[in-house]
Amino acid sequence: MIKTRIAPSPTGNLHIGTTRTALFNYLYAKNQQGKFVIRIEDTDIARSTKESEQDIIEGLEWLGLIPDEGVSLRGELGDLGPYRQSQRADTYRPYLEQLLATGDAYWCNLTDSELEELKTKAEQEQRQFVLRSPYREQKQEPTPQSVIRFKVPDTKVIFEDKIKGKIEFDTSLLGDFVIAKNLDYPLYNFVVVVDDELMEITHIIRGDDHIANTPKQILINKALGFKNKQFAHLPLILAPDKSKMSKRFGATSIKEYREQGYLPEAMINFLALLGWNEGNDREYYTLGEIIAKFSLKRVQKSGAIFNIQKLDSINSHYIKQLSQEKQLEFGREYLVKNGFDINQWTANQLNQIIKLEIQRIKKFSDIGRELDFLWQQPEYNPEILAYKAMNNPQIIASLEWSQKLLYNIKDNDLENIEQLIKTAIQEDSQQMGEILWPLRVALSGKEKSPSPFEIIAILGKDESIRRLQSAISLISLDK
RNA sequence: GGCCUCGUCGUCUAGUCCGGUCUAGGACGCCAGGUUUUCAUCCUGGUAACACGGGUUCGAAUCCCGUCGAGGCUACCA
Repeated sequence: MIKTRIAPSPTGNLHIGTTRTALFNYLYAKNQQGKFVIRIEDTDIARSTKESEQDIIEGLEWLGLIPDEGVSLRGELGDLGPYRQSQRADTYRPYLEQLLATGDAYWCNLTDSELEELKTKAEQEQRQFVLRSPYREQKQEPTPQSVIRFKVPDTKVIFEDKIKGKIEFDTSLLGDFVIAKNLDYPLYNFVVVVDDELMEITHIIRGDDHIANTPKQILINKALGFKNKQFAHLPLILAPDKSKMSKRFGATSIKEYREQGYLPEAMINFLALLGWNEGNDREYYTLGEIIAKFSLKRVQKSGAIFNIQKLDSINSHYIKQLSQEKQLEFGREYLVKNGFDINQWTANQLNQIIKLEIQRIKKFSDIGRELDFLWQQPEYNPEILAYKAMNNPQIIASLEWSQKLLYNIKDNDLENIEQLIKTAIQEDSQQMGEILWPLRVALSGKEKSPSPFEIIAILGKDESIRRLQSAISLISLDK
């Protein structure tokens, strides 16, 4: 049974990079009919917070990345827990003692200044500094300052990365590293190995930035007599300047994207295609479809720049795919978030407004941005009322024509307003542009706006006529 | 500095393993045109890349060597 895991440390909101790693772990596990585990790596008590943990699991589940085991919104799942490292302190100690007993690890009493001395000496002798502590061969009583170091053997660590291929390290370049501050305070590289074994993780899929940790973990894993693990290192997601994604880039947390009205299906689709593809030109996939097609062999080796325009494009695609009920639900939610008082509109008007916006927004937080004219009588330069070379008398005639037409329609004709107006234009041998442009501008006060039909349907007959009247007065004054 | 990884349009990528079908394909962006009263949507077209230098070969984006470039790691963080 294949088992993968995502092991975030709760020191901030769910990051886009962590999310992508989680996604690929999830995809691989599900594709292989295996299990996906969420483990919280909160050994660094000073920096870990409960809020971050909550944000991380909420974000992951929002995207549909629901764990088979580990920390979830419904509590802990699975019987190999606890799945928070802070609650596993007792678990690690025996393994630490084991390594101490076999001599694969040792208490090191080197002080900071002694360590510095060794480094300086190496520098003076112009050789690469690799720590081989003088305490590595002695068994001794720990002092309060001593730490537990791993005794790195002289060997070559070779592993077959499922994405990058064969990777080789010479451990003579690797210093004896600290695996625990003391028996009760083990550190990352050590706890990861123990947890992965105990939780029966078979495949470790993580970011590129962990490649350098891999030989350390393989060494510990071997010293402990654990089963071999498979590794796969994902390329990093980069900011537009090819650096690591940071706050400088803009939104790096999933929460921010969620709040801006990006859809989970769009995020999943986008993130999956950032570094993976099926081998053809297909662009749109549901989570289930990606699972079915996923393979680590088709994961890219090089880093990918996070391109927000592509995300926007995918998101607008999914917004249009949404059921009408969902569109209305999100539309209402975000209109309120954007500060609009939606109670001033009837349900029907609201639906019209949202329908109108669905075609133009990239994300729901864009909704209503250009719709200020619906809420108030627009102020505008009357010159823009002219379609092409129309003069003022022509404009007034056009507006009056429209006004007269509106007077004569019934309220329940509003739904067919486009048809009604277009037919009237034809029957009366009017020009489309000469009627529609002034009409639209009179209603919206803008050179660019939705169609007059849509605006009339929202504003209603009376308000539309009123705005036409005010446009006529404006032109008359203009003379 | 050392170690590791990577290098196809501006960006995400197909093609690289098994050299010819690649005058390098798709998508996003951008530009132009069409539909439309305008904007948006939609449709059509265009723009633009094999990092560089050697070698192997009849033939190289694809194989080999080197150079250059980019990123990661180099903690008693994870």
